[in-house]
Amino acid sequence: MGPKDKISSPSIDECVSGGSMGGGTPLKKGPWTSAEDSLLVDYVQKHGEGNWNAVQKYSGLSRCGKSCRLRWANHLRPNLKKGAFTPEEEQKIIELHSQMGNKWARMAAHLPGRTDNEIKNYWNTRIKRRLRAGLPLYPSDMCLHPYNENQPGLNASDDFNYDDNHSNELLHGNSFNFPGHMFDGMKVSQGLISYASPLMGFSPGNAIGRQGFGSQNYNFLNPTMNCTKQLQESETLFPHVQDGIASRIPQVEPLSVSDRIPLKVHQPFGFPCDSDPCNKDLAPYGGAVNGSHAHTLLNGNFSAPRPITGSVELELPSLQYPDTDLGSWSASHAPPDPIDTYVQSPSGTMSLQSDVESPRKSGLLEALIYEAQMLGNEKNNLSEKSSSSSVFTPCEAVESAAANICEADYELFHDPISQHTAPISENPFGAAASVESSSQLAPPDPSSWRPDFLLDSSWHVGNTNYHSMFSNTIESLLNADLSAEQKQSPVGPSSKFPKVD
DNA sequence: AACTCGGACAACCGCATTGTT
DNA sequence: AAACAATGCGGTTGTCCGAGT
Repeated sequence: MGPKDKISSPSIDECVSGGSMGGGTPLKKGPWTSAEDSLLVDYVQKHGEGNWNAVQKYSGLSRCGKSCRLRWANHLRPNLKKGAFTPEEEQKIIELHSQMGNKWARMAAHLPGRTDNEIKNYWNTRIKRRLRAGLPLYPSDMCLHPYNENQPGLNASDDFNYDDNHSNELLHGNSFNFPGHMFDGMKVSQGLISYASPLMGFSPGNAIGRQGFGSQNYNFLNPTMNCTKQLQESETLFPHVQDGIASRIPQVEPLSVSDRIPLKVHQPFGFPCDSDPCNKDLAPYGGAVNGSHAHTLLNGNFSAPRPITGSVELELPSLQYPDTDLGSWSASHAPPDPIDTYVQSPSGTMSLQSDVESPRKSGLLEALIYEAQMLGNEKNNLSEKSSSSSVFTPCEAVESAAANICEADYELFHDPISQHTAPISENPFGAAASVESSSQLAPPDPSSWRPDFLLDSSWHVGNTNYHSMFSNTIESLLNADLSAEQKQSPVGPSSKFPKVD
């Protein structure tokens, strides 16, 4: 570990400002040695935890207080569990993350002996693994944590706050529950954008998440986040869109709350319709943006739906969950395999790369664009060869795209590693089967169905670059899906899927 | 055997929050 | 109230190691 064994530069090390450089002793960085550990343990035994900046003074350690605290908290303090997470712990992490998002410290509080860093590392690794495999993150039977649409004081830091205040609010009415499997059919399509549920409004702002894949942590949206704030953020990223993005896009008639809450309707996509508590928050912005994917795409964090056991149920904030609650919930809802039995979930709603401010940050957006360009080229070639693609209706296009997604899902379901165990009825390619239930809702204007209605010319709003970018991307993807499907299946999307026994 | 890749892990960094003076 | 320090937190990076090729 030579390279990291270095002496920190006092000028850049924040620890310096913590006062540990008073004596002029350069602070060591990099891995800790056992000798240093001993010194730190001795210090804590003598002086207790805290006052970390005094460690250097009293123990002779050439480490900044911050580093000491971290070392102690993550490695030296007693009662730390070492070793791999148990399946139970993994399950709990998943559950907690579905409720809290990337609140590692809070999650750690629910996992005695585990550190936030451990959990974070585990999660990030898992995210990477699952995304690489195109798998969703959460079990299908998690649905959104209750959300209080009337929470007045949410602010930017209230990503998902379990403050007492909010706890109270959560306990009192206006808490929504979301139907399970509401994200069924959504697909983390190899890093491509997700397709909006046909019944869901899909605003440009939604499509432009805050972090998305830009972060290594794949910070998905937390649906409980104040949607106004989310919208504001997205609008911040798109200043030209500030004059009401929601009003500029085709609107889906908002369902009444009573209509929406218990609804679980599979879309032609296989997306169950969900209620979206964010809608009301978006009202000031010119209209409702329906659909879970609105909030899924809005900001960086992400939470999964939680199981619904009734049309509406009130739930405690996670910190008020007794472990037994979680455990029972887990036992009754979670698939046996904490990791590998996930079916489609909100994670499938891949937020479109959102690093508008620094599009180069992750490179994923570029990759997406590049792929889109390639697909576009391919599309052009294909369109020259086959004129039939031009007769596709928008709905067909969507359906086809969905079918393509589902096809990928089918592959995932047959992934010998993932070993999905979800019932077929929950699988994402219940698209055809879901037509029946989808008929319960009058289909909105097909133009609203189209995920690519982002291409609507009304959404220029001055930002032609991004409009063009997204338009090309989405269009290319959709058309590529069409083309691919046409090549593969002359008889229709659904026929592509082998029967699942 | 050499190489690549991905997972696991440790540690750092920067910012936010909280406490103290 | 303001400034500063201490602490906490989340994101990111770097390294090691084992598996696969």
